[in-house]
Order: sequence, then C-alpha cells, then structure tokens
Amino acid sequence: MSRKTTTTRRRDEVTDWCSEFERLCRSRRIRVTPQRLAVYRMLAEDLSHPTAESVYERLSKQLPGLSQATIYRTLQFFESENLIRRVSSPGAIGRFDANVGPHQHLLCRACGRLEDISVPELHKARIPHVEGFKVEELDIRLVGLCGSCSRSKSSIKRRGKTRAK
Amino acid sequence: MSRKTTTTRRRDEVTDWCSEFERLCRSRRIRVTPQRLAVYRMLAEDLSHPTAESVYERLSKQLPGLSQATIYRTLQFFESENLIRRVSSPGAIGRFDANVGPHQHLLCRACGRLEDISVPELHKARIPHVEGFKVEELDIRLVGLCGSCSRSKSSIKRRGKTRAK
DNA sequence: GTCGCTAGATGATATTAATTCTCAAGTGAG
DNA sequence: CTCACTTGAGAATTAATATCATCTAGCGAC
Repeated sequence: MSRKTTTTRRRDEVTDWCSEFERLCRSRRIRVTPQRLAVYRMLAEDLSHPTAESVYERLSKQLPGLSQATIYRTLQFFESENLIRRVSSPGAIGRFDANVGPHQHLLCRACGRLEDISVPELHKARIPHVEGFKVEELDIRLVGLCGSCSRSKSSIKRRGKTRAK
Repeated sequence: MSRKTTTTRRRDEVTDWCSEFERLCRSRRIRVTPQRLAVYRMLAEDLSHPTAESVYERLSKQLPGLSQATIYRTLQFFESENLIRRVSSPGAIGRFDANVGPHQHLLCRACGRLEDISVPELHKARIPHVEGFKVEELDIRLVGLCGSCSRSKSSIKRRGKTRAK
C-alpha cells in the first residue's frame, strides 16, 4: 500500500495518516494546528507509548518554542476526544498510545517496557455481566518479563516508578 | 471462623487479622510498629483502594504526629514485601489494595470508583503464550459505569484526574 | 522481668518530578 | 477581518521521594 505515484513523490505513509488525521479533525470541528499534528504524528509513529515528557523533548527540536503545557494539554484533549489512549500502570507515569483499537499491553515488570500486543483469544473474551455495573470494556495487561530482562537473571523487582523515556 | 471465646471477649475479627499480620511480620523479621499496624489495618478494612493521601488523613487523627513520609514509605515497603498491591488508576495516583489474592478490578470511568471483583471465569483465563516474553500474570480491569453514574445520564466524560478520597 | 544496645523506623522538612493553571499574545477557519 | 480557540511562558499545585536527627522495636545480657 501507499505506493508512490509520479505526481506525489513525497507522499508516503506518514503523509497519508496526516491527511487522514486532518480530515477526521475537520469533520469533528477540531482545529488543526502544527502542534497537534506533530503530537499525533509522533504517537502514531512511535509504538513505545511515550510519556508526555518524552514527546515534548523530541518535538521541541522540530518546533522551537514549543511549550510543555501544550503537550500536556494536547494529550489530554486527544484523550478526551478518543483520538489516543492513556495507558496507566501502577506506579508509572502517564504514557500514551495512538492505537485506540482493541488490543492488549505487554508490560515488563523489570524494565517497564510497554508494548502493544494483540491476542485474538483475549479480544473475544466474553465481557462478564456484573450486577449493578455496566461493563463496557476489558482492559487487559500481560505482566511478566521481557526477553532481555528474563535472560539477565537478576531478580531485581522494579521498585518505585518506572520512568521510561 | 473467628468465634469469640469466654476468655477473649474483646477479640473480634479486627484483632484477629491484627495478630495474623503480626505473626506474619515476625516470621519474616519485619518490625511491627503502631504505624505499620494502623496502615495495614486501614487497607484491610477499607476496600475502596484508598490513596496514600487518604490513608494519611484518616490515620493522623488516631496517631497524632504521624508523618506523610511514613505513609508513603510504609505503603512502598508493604508493596515490596507483597503484603499489599498498588493498583493503577486513571489519573495515575497510587491506590492500594490489601487484597493480594487473584481478583480483578471494576473501574467506573465517570466517578473513578474502584472496586475489587472476582470473576471466576477470568481467573481461569488461560495465560497466553507470547513469543520472547515470559507472561506471569494477567492484570484485568473491567471498565464501565457504576450504578449511580449510569443512572445520572449526564454524559460527563471524566476529564483529568480522578482524585478519589 | 528489666536494662541497655543497635539496626532500623519515624517525623519534620526540603526537594524533586509530573502535571495543571493563568493570562497575555497569537492564529486557524469561517 | 474577526473571534473563539490555541499557544507559550512561567507560576502554582500536587504527588512522591530524599535527608537527617531522633526515636524505638526487638534482641540478648543480666
């Protein structure tokens, strides 16, 4: 997909979802600003669930004068618009995910690495009925040890916050 | 269980798990202090997953001069000893649970209420095999609307942090 | 039993880190 | 052109941790 044409040499996948994002925003009367585009783009490209801090650090290089407040505001706004998701793990700081479709997360309890994963059998998990509560979704996280942490048999349990960059 | 005897009129369930907790601590060479007892007791009694702040506020009435630092230290210490668990809440403020057995959480996305729940069919959920990752446990959260938030049809989306008291 | 000793716990306070707030200035989109 | 909305800068707030002097739980000695 996203094949280059002779008339759109610079059009690649990135441009594709950029315009996709712009169309979506316009249809919802959401203003498109360079800051918003950049934040969304970074989250869509970086699958490691960056923190607000990390998004700021990297974007401030491309957008001189960018403010931290804008990052926090934009992330919060996107979340409220269901354009992105905030993934929370105990003791960790906010991390964000542009993948709003059904999927699970894989969390390494040693290094804090957090990855998207899609386990079809979990998607299909029947949403249980709970008396007096309207369950809308199952938020499932697979916690354990990633390859490298598993290999380094150091039995260091993660202590305190995992400040992933 | 926990039947009263003629010789121990004042012994009730609370005293029971107090001594249970003390025994556990002594067997593990963990010092028993009034502060630790009080913190553990509060978490064992209050199933609403209080925050550190909330634990402090309530305990400082019973233990004048109690320090916030002690609360944070004690909670962190208990967590490292697997006596309690830290549960992730949307706004990323730490909330704690003395229930360390297998169970799930029910989270209201509107009011932030967080309850323990035990869904046997979820306990039994097969831990999926993931290539290059050692999955140890499934952390499952049921997200939706609690009774009262469901009734008040206000479509207020939770915005920002849910500061549960 | 009680007396002291000491590793470890606590209280008070400072500090750091994450996030939100405030408000003047700037700008996207009609 | 206009104006409601967004941004930048920096202050403010909040959550959590660090530091350090003081205190004490638990242990052995008596």
